[in-house]
Amino acid sequence: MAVQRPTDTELKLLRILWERGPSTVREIFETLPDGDSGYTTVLKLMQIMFEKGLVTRDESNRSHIYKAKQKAEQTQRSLVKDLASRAFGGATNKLVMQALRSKKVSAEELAEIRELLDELEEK
Amino acid sequence: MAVQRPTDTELKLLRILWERGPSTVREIFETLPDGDSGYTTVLKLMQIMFEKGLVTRDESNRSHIYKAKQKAEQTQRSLVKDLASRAFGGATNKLVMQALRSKKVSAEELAEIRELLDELEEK
DNA sequence: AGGGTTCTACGAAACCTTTCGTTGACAACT
DNA sequence: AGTTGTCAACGAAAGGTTTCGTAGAACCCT
Repeated sequence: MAVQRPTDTELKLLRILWERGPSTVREIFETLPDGDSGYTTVLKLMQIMFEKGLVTRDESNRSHIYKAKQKAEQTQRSLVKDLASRAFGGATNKLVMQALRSKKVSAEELAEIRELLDELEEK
Repeated sequence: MAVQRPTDTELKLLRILWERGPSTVREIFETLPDGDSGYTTVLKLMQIMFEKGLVTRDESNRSHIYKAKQKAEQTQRSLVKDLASRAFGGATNKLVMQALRSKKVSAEELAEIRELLDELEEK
């Protein structure tokens, strides 16, 4: 079973794992905004994500400790690739340009992007 | 009822509308790769998209003519914005950088992006 | 040991998406 | 006029996601 696209809710939980590092269900639950999801809902979601292979877990303690299987960058890159193919017919540059137009990007950020462009151009 | 994110299948059909312009269900159906979806499935999807407000339709002929409500660029921009917020916490520049790293972009495309950066910087 | 707390696991409900079979209306053809 | 083909509409089924109640095991505190 290959790696797949996380659902919106799954992504929400993955982001917590990326930020916090390995965490128990309780910790994840408490990181969520109030009223977002009940405790057992979060638990169930983590179990499903475990079954799907989106996360691993350490069961040596009673409170299992969940860990994202992929680093943020890997998943983010897959998601971007996926959107590029679904919405832009694979034209990544089009996606980049829409992204740049979609929101104000600061001068520093623009500079950072330029640097990356330089780097890419060298190859 | 505000505009919302199209599902994967809906996006597939929207892309056909963007490319072909206003089309009947039959035309859309025939544009799809063989065996992708049956005719009635496409019809139902178009009806649902109409109810959701993703498309409009002209009912003056027996074969209704469907039209995308938003232009490709508008929807694409929403989708990019949405992904930026869901996967990158709103950091559009991070998204741009992952996109650039996710796939080889040609020299010409890089140049085009540079132009856009110049343009954005002026403001 | 007993009582309250916290954990996992399970299963069912509610909801959404995608699928397509069937029906009845309209059209086109003969 | 009758037959054949095409259309929209409807509804139900199948599959996936998200929700949470409930139950039972493990833990903690006195």
